[in-house]
Amino acid sequence: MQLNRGAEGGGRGCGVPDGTQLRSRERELVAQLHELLFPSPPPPSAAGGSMSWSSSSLSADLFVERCSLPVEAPASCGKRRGRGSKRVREGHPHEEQKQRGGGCSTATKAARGSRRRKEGTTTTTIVTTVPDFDGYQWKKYGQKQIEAAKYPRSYYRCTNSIDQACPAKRTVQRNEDGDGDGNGGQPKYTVVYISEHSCKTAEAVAAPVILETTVRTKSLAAPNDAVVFSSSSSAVSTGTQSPATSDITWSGCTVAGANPTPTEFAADSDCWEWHPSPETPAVAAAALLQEMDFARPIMSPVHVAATDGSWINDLFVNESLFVLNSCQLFGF
DNA sequence: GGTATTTGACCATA
DNA sequence: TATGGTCAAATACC
Repeated sequence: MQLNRGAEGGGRGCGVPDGTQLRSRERELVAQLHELLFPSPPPPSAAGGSMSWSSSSLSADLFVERCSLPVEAPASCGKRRGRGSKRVREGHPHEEQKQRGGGCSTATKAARGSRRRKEGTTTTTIVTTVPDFDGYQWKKYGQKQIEAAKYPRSYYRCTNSIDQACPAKRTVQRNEDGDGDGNGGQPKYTVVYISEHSCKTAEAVAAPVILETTVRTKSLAAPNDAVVFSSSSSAVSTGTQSPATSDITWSGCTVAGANPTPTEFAADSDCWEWHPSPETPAVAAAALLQEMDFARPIMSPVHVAATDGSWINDLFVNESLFVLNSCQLFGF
Protein backbone atom coordinates (compact mmCIF):
# COMPACT_ATOMS: atom_id res chain seq x y z
CA MET A 1 0.00 0.00 0.00
CA GLN A 2 1.56 3.16 -1.14
CA LEU A 3 0.51 5.21 1.83
CA ASN A 4 3.06 3.27 3.74
CA ARG A 5 5.81 4.99 1.90
CA GLY A 6 6.25 7.37 4.75
CA ALA A 7 6.80 4.60 7.15
CA GLU A 8 9.08 2.81 4.75
CA GLY A 9 10.95 6.01 4.21
CA GLY A 10 11.55 6.14 7.89
CA GLY A 11 14.22 3.60 7.40
CA ARG A 12 16.26 6.05 5.45
CA GLY A 13 17.85 7.70 8.37
CA CYS A 14 15.43 10.43 9.21
CA GLY A 15 15.51 11.16 12.88
CA VAL A 16 12.78 12.16 15.24
CA PRO A 17 12.47 15.86 15.91
CA ASP A 18 12.87 17.19 19.38
CA GLY A 19 9.44 16.11 20.40
CA THR A 20 5.82 16.62 19.86
CA GLN A 21 6.02 20.19 21.03
CA LEU A 22 8.45 21.07 18.33
CA ARG A 23 6.33 19.38 15.74
CA SER A 24 3.26 21.14 16.94
CA ARG A 25 5.05 24.44 16.82
CA GLU A 26 6.28 23.79 13.33
CA ARG A 27 2.87 22.78 12.18
CA GLU A 28 1.46 25.91 13.65
CA LEU A 29 3.99 27.97 11.78
CA VAL A 30 3.20 26.23 8.56
CA ALA A 31 -0.47 26.79 9.13
CA GLN A 32 0.13 30.46 9.70
CA LEU A 33 2.22 30.73 6.61
CA HIS A 34 -0.36 28.87 4.61
CA GLU A 35 -2.99 31.34 5.66
CA LEU A 36 -0.72 34.21 4.85
CA LEU A 37 0.01 32.87 1.45
CA PHE A 38 -3.57 32.06 0.63
CA PRO A 39 -5.79 34.59 2.33
CA SER A 40 -8.00 34.60 -0.76
CA PRO A 41 -8.39 32.52 -3.89
CA PRO A 42 -5.25 32.38 -6.02
CA PRO A 43 -4.67 35.01 -8.69
CA PRO A 44 -6.09 34.29 -12.12
CA SER A 45 -2.65 33.62 -13.46
CA ALA A 46 -2.29 30.75 -11.07
CA ALA A 47 -5.67 29.31 -11.72
CA GLY A 48 -5.87 30.14 -15.37
CA GLY A 49 -4.09 27.10 -16.60
CA SER A 50 -0.47 28.08 -16.31
CA MET A 51 -0.07 25.24 -13.91
CA SER A 52 -0.61 21.77 -15.06
CA TRP A 53 -1.17 18.72 -12.97
CA SER A 54 1.89 17.08 -14.26
CA SER A 55 4.39 19.88 -14.25
CA SER A 56 4.27 20.38 -10.54
CA SER A 57 2.09 18.24 -8.47
CA LEU A 58 2.33 20.52 -5.53
CA SER A 59 1.34 23.49 -7.57
CA ALA A 60 -1.56 21.50 -8.77
CA ASP A 61 -2.39 20.61 -5.22
CA LEU A 62 -2.52 24.22 -4.32
CA PHE A 63 -4.66 24.96 -7.31
CA VAL A 64 -7.12 22.31 -6.45
CA GLU A 65 -7.03 23.24 -2.84
CA ARG A 66 -8.11 26.76 -3.50
CA CYS A 67 -10.08 26.57 -6.66
CA SER A 68 -13.73 25.80 -6.72
CA LEU A 69 -13.73 24.58 -10.27
CA PRO A 70 -15.12 21.09 -10.30
CA VAL A 71 -12.92 18.29 -11.45
CA GLU A 72 -15.09 16.16 -13.57
CA ALA A 73 -13.02 13.03 -13.56
CA PRO A 74 -9.54 12.05 -12.62
CA ALA A 75 -8.72 11.10 -16.15
CA SER A 76 -9.50 14.57 -17.36
CA CYS A 77 -7.34 16.25 -14.81
CA GLY A 78 -4.12 15.59 -16.57
CA LYS A 79 -2.23 17.64 -19.05
CA ARG A 80 -3.69 15.58 -21.80
CA ARG A 81 -7.32 15.88 -22.49
CA GLY A 82 -9.80 13.82 -24.30
CA ARG A 83 -7.56 11.27 -25.86
CA GLY A 84 -9.41 8.61 -27.59
CA SER A 85 -13.00 8.77 -28.48
CA LYS A 86 -15.96 6.59 -28.95
CA ARG A 87 -14.83 3.41 -30.47
CA VAL A 88 -16.52 2.50 -33.71
CA ARG A 89 -16.37 -1.15 -34.44
CA GLU A 90 -16.31 -2.07 -38.07
CA GLY A 91 -16.38 -5.79 -37.77
CA HIS A 92 -19.37 -7.90 -37.02
CA PRO A 93 -19.80 -8.75 -33.35
CA HIS A 94 -19.51 -12.43 -34.02
CA GLU A 95 -16.35 -11.95 -36.00
CA GLU A 96 -15.04 -9.84 -33.21
CA GLN A 97 -15.77 -12.56 -30.77
CA LYS A 98 -14.00 -15.06 -32.93
CA GLN A 99 -11.02 -12.85 -33.15
CA ARG A 100 -10.87 -12.16 -29.45
CA GLY A 101 -12.54 -14.66 -27.26
CA GLY A 102 -12.67 -17.50 -29.68
CA GLY A 103 -9.10 -17.12 -30.70
CA CYS A 104 -7.89 -16.85 -27.18
CA SER A 105 -5.77 -19.68 -25.96
CA THR A 106 -6.43 -21.25 -22.62
CA ALA A 107 -3.21 -19.83 -21.31
CA THR A 108 -4.21 -16.36 -22.36
CA LYS A 109 -7.51 -16.69 -20.67
CA ALA A 110 -5.83 -17.82 -17.51
CA ALA A 111 -3.41 -14.94 -17.71
CA ARG A 112 -6.28 -12.54 -17.55
CA GLY A 113 -6.86 -13.59 -14.01
CA SER A 114 -9.89 -13.20 -11.91
CA ARG A 115 -12.36 -10.54 -12.80
CA ARG A 116 -13.42 -9.75 -9.34
CA ARG A 117 -11.45 -8.90 -6.33
CA LYS A 118 -10.88 -11.97 -4.31
CA GLU A 119 -11.48 -11.97 -0.64
CA GLY A 120 -8.25 -11.47 1.19
CA THR A 121 -6.80 -9.10 -1.33
CA THR A 122 -5.19 -6.17 0.37
CA THR A 123 -7.23 -3.10 -0.30
CA THR A 124 -7.18 0.34 1.16
CA THR A 125 -9.85 2.90 0.56
CA ILE A 126 -9.31 6.60 0.90
CA VAL A 127 -11.48 9.56 0.11
CA THR A 128 -9.67 12.48 -1.36
CA THR A 129 -10.25 15.56 -3.43
CA VAL A 130 -7.12 15.00 -5.48
CA PRO A 131 -6.85 11.35 -6.38
CA ASP A 132 -4.10 11.80 -8.92
CA PHE A 133 -1.24 12.72 -6.69
CA ASP A 134 -0.15 9.86 -4.58
CA GLY A 135 3.42 9.70 -5.70
CA TYR A 136 3.00 6.79 -8.03
CA GLN A 137 2.43 6.72 -11.71
CA TRP A 138 -0.65 4.95 -12.89
CA LYS A 139 -1.86 3.84 -16.25
CA LYS A 140 -5.53 3.85 -16.85
CA TYR A 141 -6.77 0.66 -18.38
CA GLY A 142 -10.46 0.98 -18.09
CA GLN A 143 -13.47 2.92 -17.06
CA LYS A 144 -16.86 1.62 -16.26
CA GLN A 145 -20.18 2.96 -15.23
CA ILE A 146 -20.99 1.21 -12.03
CA GLU A 147 -24.50 0.19 -11.27
CA ALA A 148 -26.32 2.67 -9.09
CA ALA A 149 -23.35 4.99 -9.18
CA LYS A 150 -23.62 8.47 -10.53
CA TYR A 151 -20.09 8.64 -11.83
CA PRO A 152 -18.03 6.04 -13.64
CA ARG A 153 -15.24 4.18 -11.99
CA SER A 154 -11.77 4.41 -13.46
CA TYR A 155 -9.32 1.55 -13.27
CA TYR A 156 -5.61 2.11 -13.00
CA ARG A 157 -2.63 -0.12 -12.71
CA CYS A 158 0.90 0.76 -11.83
CA THR A 159 2.97 1.83 -14.82
CA ASN A 160 5.50 -0.73 -13.65
CA SER A 161 2.96 -3.50 -13.80
CA ILE A 162 4.67 -4.87 -16.88
CA ASP A 163 8.27 -3.86 -16.34
CA GLN A 164 8.48 -4.98 -12.76
CA ALA A 165 5.35 -7.06 -12.51
CA CYS A 166 4.01 -4.67 -9.93
CA PRO A 167 0.59 -5.89 -8.84
CA ALA A 168 -0.60 -2.55 -7.53
CA LYS A 169 -3.86 -1.28 -8.91
CA ARG A 170 -6.34 1.30 -7.93
CA THR A 171 -9.82 2.38 -8.78
CA VAL A 172 -11.01 5.94 -8.63
CA GLN A 173 -14.62 6.87 -8.39
CA ARG A 174 -16.10 10.24 -7.78
CA ASN A 175 -18.37 10.37 -4.78
CA GLU A 176 -21.97 11.21 -5.34
CA ASP A 177 -21.95 13.46 -2.32
CA GLY A 178 -18.83 15.16 -3.55
CA ASP A 179 -20.43 17.30 -6.20
CA GLY A 180 -19.08 20.38 -4.61
CA ASP A 181 -22.08 21.33 -2.58
CA GLY A 182 -21.07 21.93 0.92
CA ASN A 183 -17.47 21.03 0.59
CA GLY A 184 -15.92 24.05 -0.94
CA GLY A 185 -16.62 23.08 -4.49
CA GLN A 186 -14.21 20.22 -4.46
CA PRO A 187 -15.53 16.90 -5.59
CA LYS A 188 -14.36 13.97 -3.60
CA TYR A 189 -13.16 10.73 -4.96
CA THR A 190 -13.04 7.33 -3.44
CA VAL A 191 -9.75 5.73 -4.29
CA VAL A 192 -9.34 2.04 -3.67
CA TYR A 193 -5.82 0.75 -3.71
CA ILE A 194 -5.55 -2.92 -4.50
CA SER A 195 -2.40 -4.79 -3.66
CA GLU A 196 0.84 -3.20 -2.70
CA HIS A 197 3.56 -1.89 -4.92
CA SER A 198 6.39 -4.25 -5.54
CA CYS A 199 8.07 -1.86 -7.91
CA LYS A 200 10.77 0.61 -7.15
CA THR A 201 10.33 4.02 -8.66
CA ALA A 202 11.80 7.40 -7.94
CA GLU A 203 8.38 8.68 -7.20
CA ALA A 204 7.60 5.88 -4.87
CA VAL A 205 10.30 6.76 -2.39
CA ALA A 206 9.19 10.31 -1.90
CA ALA A 207 6.79 11.03 0.86
CA PRO A 208 3.48 12.48 -0.17
CA VAL A 209 1.81 15.53 1.23
CA ILE A 210 -1.70 14.85 2.29
CA LEU A 211 -3.61 17.99 2.92
CA GLU A 212 -7.12 16.83 3.16
CA THR A 213 -7.91 13.22 3.24
CA THR A 214 -10.42 10.97 4.70
CA VAL A 215 -8.95 7.60 5.29
CA ARG A 216 -11.12 4.60 5.24
CA THR A 217 -9.91 1.14 5.72
CA LYS A 218 -12.15 -1.74 5.19
CA SER A 219 -11.82 -4.80 7.26
CA LEU A 220 -11.64 -7.86 5.14
CA ALA A 221 -13.71 -9.73 7.62
CA ALA A 222 -16.41 -7.12 7.70
CA PRO A 223 -16.19 -5.02 4.56
CA ASN A 224 -19.22 -2.99 5.42
CA ASP A 225 -17.89 -1.85 8.72
CA ALA A 226 -15.63 0.84 7.46
CA VAL A 227 -13.68 2.95 9.86
CA VAL A 228 -13.76 6.51 8.69
CA PHE A 229 -12.21 9.62 9.96
CA SER A 230 -11.34 12.90 8.40
CA SER A 231 -8.17 14.83 8.58
CA SER A 232 -7.53 18.07 6.85
CA SER A 233 -7.18 17.76 3.18
CA SER A 234 -5.51 15.68 0.67
CA ALA A 235 -2.98 16.14 -1.93
CA VAL A 236 0.06 14.21 -2.65
CA SER A 237 3.27 15.51 -3.93
CA THR A 238 6.70 14.24 -4.50
CA GLY A 239 9.95 16.03 -4.69
CA THR A 240 10.69 14.46 -8.03
CA GLN A 241 7.49 15.73 -9.48
CA SER A 242 7.98 19.26 -8.41
CA PRO A 243 10.70 21.14 -10.23
CA ALA A 244 10.57 23.81 -7.59
CA THR A 245 11.91 21.38 -5.05
CA SER A 246 14.50 19.64 -7.10
CA ASP A 247 17.25 20.99 -4.93
CA ILE A 248 15.62 20.01 -1.70
CA THR A 249 16.44 16.81 0.04
CA TRP A 250 13.73 15.42 2.15
CA SER A 251 12.20 12.18 3.11
CA GLY A 252 9.36 10.61 4.91
CA CYS A 253 9.96 9.67 8.49
CA THR A 254 8.54 7.69 11.30
CA VAL A 255 8.25 8.56 14.91
CA ALA A 256 9.40 5.82 17.16
CA GLY A 257 6.86 4.67 19.62
CA ALA A 258 4.11 6.85 18.28
CA ASN A 259 0.95 4.94 17.80
CA PRO A 260 -1.76 7.50 18.00
CA THR A 261 -5.39 6.81 17.97
CA PRO A 262 -7.88 8.53 15.72
CA THR A 263 -8.80 10.70 18.62
CA GLU A 264 -5.23 11.80 18.97
CA PHE A 265 -5.16 12.60 15.31
CA ALA A 266 -8.17 14.80 15.64
CA ALA A 267 -6.42 16.60 18.43
CA ASP A 268 -3.48 17.07 16.11
CA SER A 269 -5.73 18.67 13.60
CA ASP A 270 -6.65 21.28 16.11
CA CYS A 271 -3.11 22.49 15.99
CA TRP A 272 -3.87 23.99 12.63
CA GLU A 273 -5.92 26.72 14.13
CA TRP A 274 -4.12 29.97 14.20
CA HIS A 275 -4.60 33.59 15.02
CA PRO A 276 -4.18 36.10 12.22
CA SER A 277 -1.08 38.16 12.34
CA PRO A 278 -1.37 41.95 12.25
CA GLU A 279 1.62 42.06 9.96
CA THR A 280 1.31 42.13 6.23
CA PRO A 281 1.24 38.71 4.65
CA ALA A 282 4.55 39.08 2.90
CA VAL A 283 6.38 40.29 5.96
CA ALA A 284 4.83 37.77 8.20
CA ALA A 285 5.52 34.99 5.75
CA ALA A 286 9.14 35.95 5.53
CA ALA A 287 9.38 36.03 9.30
CA LEU A 288 7.82 32.64 9.53
CA LEU A 289 10.15 31.22 6.96
CA GLN A 290 13.06 32.54 8.94
CA GLU A 291 11.75 31.11 12.12
CA MET A 292 11.11 27.72 10.69
CA ASP A 293 13.88 25.22 10.64
CA PHE A 294 14.12 23.73 7.18
CA ALA A 295 17.27 21.86 7.95
CA ARG A 296 15.22 18.81 8.57
CA PRO A 297 11.86 17.62 7.46
CA ILE A 298 8.81 18.78 9.29
CA MET A 299 6.58 15.89 9.92
CA SER A 300 2.96 15.46 10.51
CA PRO A 301 1.71 12.00 11.08
CA VAL A 302 -1.16 10.68 9.10
CA HIS A 303 -2.74 7.79 10.78
CA VAL A 304 -4.33 5.00 8.93
CA ALA A 305 -6.29 2.14 10.27
CA ALA A 306 -4.55 -1.11 9.72
CA THR A 307 -6.44 -4.05 8.39
CA ASP A 308 -6.57 -5.56 11.81
CA GLY A 309 -8.38 -2.53 13.12
CA SER A 310 -5.47 -0.94 14.90
CA TRP A 311 -4.26 2.53 14.04
CA ILE A 312 -0.83 3.02 12.67
CA ASN A 313 1.36 5.85 11.57
CA ASP A 314 1.08 5.67 7.87
CA LEU A 315 3.03 8.58 6.54
CA PHE A 316 4.33 11.92 7.47
CA VAL A 317 3.83 15.22 5.85
CA ASN A 318 6.76 17.28 4.90
CA GLU A 319 5.34 20.66 5.37
CA SER A 320 8.48 22.58 4.71
CA LEU A 321 8.32 21.31 1.18
CA PHE A 322 4.80 22.56 0.97
CA VAL A 323 5.77 25.93 2.26
CA LEU A 324 8.74 26.32 -0.02
CA ASN A 325 6.68 25.43 -3.04
CA SER A 326 4.02 27.83 -1.94
CA CYS A 327 6.53 30.60 -1.67
CA GLN A 328 7.94 29.97 -5.10
CA LEU A 329 4.53 29.65 -6.58
CA PHE A 330 3.39 33.00 -5.34
CA GLY A 331 6.60 34.87 -5.69
CA PHE A 332 7.78 35.02 -2.13
C1' DG B 1 5.51 7.11 -34.89
C1' DG B 2 5.11 6.51 -30.02
C1' DT B 3 2.34 6.81 -26.15
C1' DA B 4 -1.71 7.61 -23.40
C1' DT B 5 -6.65 7.51 -23.09
C1' DT B 6 -11.28 6.17 -24.37
C1' DT B 7 -14.70 2.86 -24.70
C1' DG B 8 -17.43 -1.21 -26.04
C1' DA B 9 -17.15 -6.01 -25.50
C1' DC B 10 -15.77 -9.96 -23.12
C1' DC B 11 -15.61 -12.84 -19.13
C1' DA B 12 -15.18 -14.48 -14.36
C1' DT B 13 -17.19 -14.24 -10.02
C1' DA B 14 -20.76 -13.63 -6.54
C1' DT C 1 -27.80 -13.94 -14.14
C1' DA C 2 -26.08 -9.45 -12.99
C1' DT C 3 -22.26 -6.89 -12.58
C1' DG C 4 -17.50 -5.62 -11.70
C1' DG C 5 -13.03 -6.01 -13.75
C1' DT C 6 -10.17 -6.46 -17.86
C1' DC C 7 -8.92 -6.43 -22.66
C1' DA C 8 -7.66 -4.28 -26.76
C1' DA C 9 -8.91 -1.61 -30.93
C1' DA C 10 -9.62 3.08 -31.99
C1' DT C 11 -8.34 7.53 -31.32
C1' DA C 12 -5.96 11.79 -29.84
C1' DC C 13 -1.99 14.15 -28.51
C1' DC C 14 3.00 15.03 -28.51
